[in-house]
Amino acid sequence: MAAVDLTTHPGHLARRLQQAHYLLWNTMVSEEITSPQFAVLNALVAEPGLDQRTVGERVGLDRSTIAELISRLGRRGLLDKVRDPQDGRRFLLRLTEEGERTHRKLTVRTARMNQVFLAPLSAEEQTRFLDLIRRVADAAEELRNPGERTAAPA
Amino acid sequence: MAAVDLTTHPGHLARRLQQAHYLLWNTMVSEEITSPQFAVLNALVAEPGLDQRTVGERVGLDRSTIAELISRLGRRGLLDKVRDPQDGRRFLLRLTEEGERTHRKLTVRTARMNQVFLAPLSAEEQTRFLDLIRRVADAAEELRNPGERTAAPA
DNA sequence: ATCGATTCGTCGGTGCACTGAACAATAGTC
DNA sequence: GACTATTGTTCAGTGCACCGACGAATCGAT
Repeated sequence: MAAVDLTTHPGHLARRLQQAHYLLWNTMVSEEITSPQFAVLNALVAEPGLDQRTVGERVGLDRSTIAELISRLGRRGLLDKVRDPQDGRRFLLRLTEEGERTHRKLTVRTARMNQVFLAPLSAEEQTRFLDLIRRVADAAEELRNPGERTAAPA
Repeated sequence: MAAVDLTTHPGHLARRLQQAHYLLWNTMVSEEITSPQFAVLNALVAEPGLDQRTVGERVGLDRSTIAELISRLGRRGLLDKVRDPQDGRRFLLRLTEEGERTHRKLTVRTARMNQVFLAPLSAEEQTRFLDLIRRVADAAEELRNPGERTAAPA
């Protein structure tokens, strides 16, 4: 008695959603490159030469996590890490040729996977779905870091 | 160029959503007990005496993950693990007094947290939101395990 | 120019999550 | 009753994700 119905708990559903996505990614996109790794590659395609901290901010990962992730990508030769001559604290990150090639390849597959993933919803529902997740995630993020911007320095 | 907008990728949003939830849980519910741990406690309140594998099925965790989680809960004295005399392969799991107390306490806090988490959405949107996540997650799960049931043995 | 505060990265520790392999107990078959 | 297959648990390995603490570099004040 007093047990709760977890299917009404957004947190539980969020975890299951992410798991489902993880599995689908593994089969349809890549077994080598994970979704967060792709996010980092993507951030560096958009803005080459970012430092680790900023990349983390762009994709939503903290310093520790991004550090490991970057070192993995570096080990696989997908990006280069150079000390900033202007500011010796940072490392400037830049994709290698292979990093860019990998990003291009995965971009295509990712698009296909997203279609499959969202297939159970109608086109309208898909738009709604993304909008709702975005709003909830953004709002919760706002609770922690009041007045932060993902882009646009204001 | 050729960079993708991650805010249109359900997988990326799912990860951010889960992170946001994780943080909120930590501040509003518990720093000791995590959301997956609560899910396990809840499953055992609903059905005392389950074995590990079945608990994992109920909450959506694989064997390895559930094993570690169970051992953590056991170490903290929240559940007991007894070999099944009928089938020496299984361990039967059952909450301790303290496990039940913890579950009761967290149930209240979890409900409050869910309200805060979903606050940016209207009541209608909240229902819709949960429904959409459920459908996507279930469908993706179905792709991996065709014809499984979360409850009801048919 | 030196002292103090901030900032970037790293390290150690905890926990979730998956895979694949090993192991033990049971169940089914002959 | 022995042999194989299946099932429940564990173990090793990889990766994501957080926190708190630390060292190194920079910036700001005086």
